[in-house]
Amino acid sequence: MMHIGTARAALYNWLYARHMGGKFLLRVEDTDRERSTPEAVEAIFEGMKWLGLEPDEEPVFQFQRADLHRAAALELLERGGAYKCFMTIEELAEEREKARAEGRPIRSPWRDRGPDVGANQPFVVRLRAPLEGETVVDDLVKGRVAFKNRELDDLILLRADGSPTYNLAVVADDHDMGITHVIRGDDHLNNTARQILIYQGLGWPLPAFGHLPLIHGPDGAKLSKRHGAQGVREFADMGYLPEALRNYLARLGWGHGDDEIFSDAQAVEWFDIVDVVSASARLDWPKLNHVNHHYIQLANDERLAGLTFEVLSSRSVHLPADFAARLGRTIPLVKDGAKTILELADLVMFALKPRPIELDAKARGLFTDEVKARIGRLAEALGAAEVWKPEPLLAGLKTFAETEGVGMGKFGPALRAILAAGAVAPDLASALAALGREESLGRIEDALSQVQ
RNA sequence: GGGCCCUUCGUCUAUCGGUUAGGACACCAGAUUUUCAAUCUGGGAAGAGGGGUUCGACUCCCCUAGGGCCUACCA
Repeated sequence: MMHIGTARAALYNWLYARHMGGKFLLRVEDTDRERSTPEAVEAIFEGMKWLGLEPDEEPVFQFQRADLHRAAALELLERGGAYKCFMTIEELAEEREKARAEGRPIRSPWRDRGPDVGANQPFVVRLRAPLEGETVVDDLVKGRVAFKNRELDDLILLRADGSPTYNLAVVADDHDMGITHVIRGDDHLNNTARQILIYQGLGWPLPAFGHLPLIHGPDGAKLSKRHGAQGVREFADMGYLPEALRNYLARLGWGHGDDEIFSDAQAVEWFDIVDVVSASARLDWPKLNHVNHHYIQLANDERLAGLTFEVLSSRSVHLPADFAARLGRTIPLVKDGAKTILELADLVMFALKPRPIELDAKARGLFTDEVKARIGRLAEALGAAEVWKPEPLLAGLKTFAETEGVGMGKFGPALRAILAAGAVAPDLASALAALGREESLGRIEDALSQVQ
């Protein structure tokens, strides 16, 4: 799954790279062989592709570079910036408990012993963090953040089996890949101080860092499943458009004056990492809906038809043979009421109902003798309509009401029940236009035959 | 426990020492009306608390409170 916070971090990286005329690179940090399954990796690629954030170069897989990471650790060992720690798992657990009780980072007793002590036992390679002074992260988002070195622990670089850990791998890869800007979630801010120590120990130049605040759920708590969605895939399934999510995400934690709706080009032009808000933001569904509504209005109708078709298929809705034509006629007339593609699918249902349509008890109740007669006369009037389009149809309905000497309330509800066929329908003129002359008159016929 | 980050309307944000603290979403009211939306008009709504610095603080500093992150041989 690609978390929405990850998606926003990717978006900001993408925007910044474009803004600066640089490159947007993707690296899959798959050093945890248990968690990094092919499916998980594929989900990342899919999420990025759907969001429209494809990297400028082939993705790099961290695990494949393990030898290089190991070499970096050995180099650091040689330079004295790291040491072999022979603590057993049990000893470590004990030390961890003690350290926590004393409110200090873990200190390995092997830190200051000779390099070959215990040479025949398994060992990990630990960073030798300095005990004095401080390490400063000049963060593009948070500003200057200082850590006392004595608060930084000797993190493990190489596990007992010789495999590199994340913190080592990230530094080595960022260096090798020529990464100039590391823009990531602020859950890494603490790691960064320790990573800087690795850069320094190896004599490598530091990239610029920018730590983005996390995205929380509407209640302020960490975003989780109970908030509705946390992965980009889920947003897609909920009927959000990628361009809408890009706009919303860009705006969540960053702003450019009063601009709310903007194009990718504008975002690229305006975006600067130093303008990113340093506080965490809450996901707000109503606002996302609003932005999505906007982009649905802008979207090409054929594309909307395709997306709507996917939703209808996933719902196993039985579709008439001419569904494509029906969707094509209906979508432009109802999309102004849709905040998501899921809603669009709901709004389009009335036009897909097969004939003969069936009136339920409530609908039948609308048909008094008077209304029956009036609907009959309406069918005649409609049959004579010259142009079957929303505006003239609306005019025709009004003229009919005048001719009858009544308000539209005297036949509107009944006509609505007929055209909607048990689903939700738009305004009557649009509903008639979407259904077409033949279908509309046919449904009226179906209805009248049921209430005789 | 320790380290670090954060704190302007309900939410996202603007402000970068001097504003009637602006906008958007949401909300409320009205208009429209054949349902529900959409749309249009109007309205209410904010600087966590306490100290400083300053002629003047939302803005700078300190403390408190409240959130969050890290504290793995996870990433």
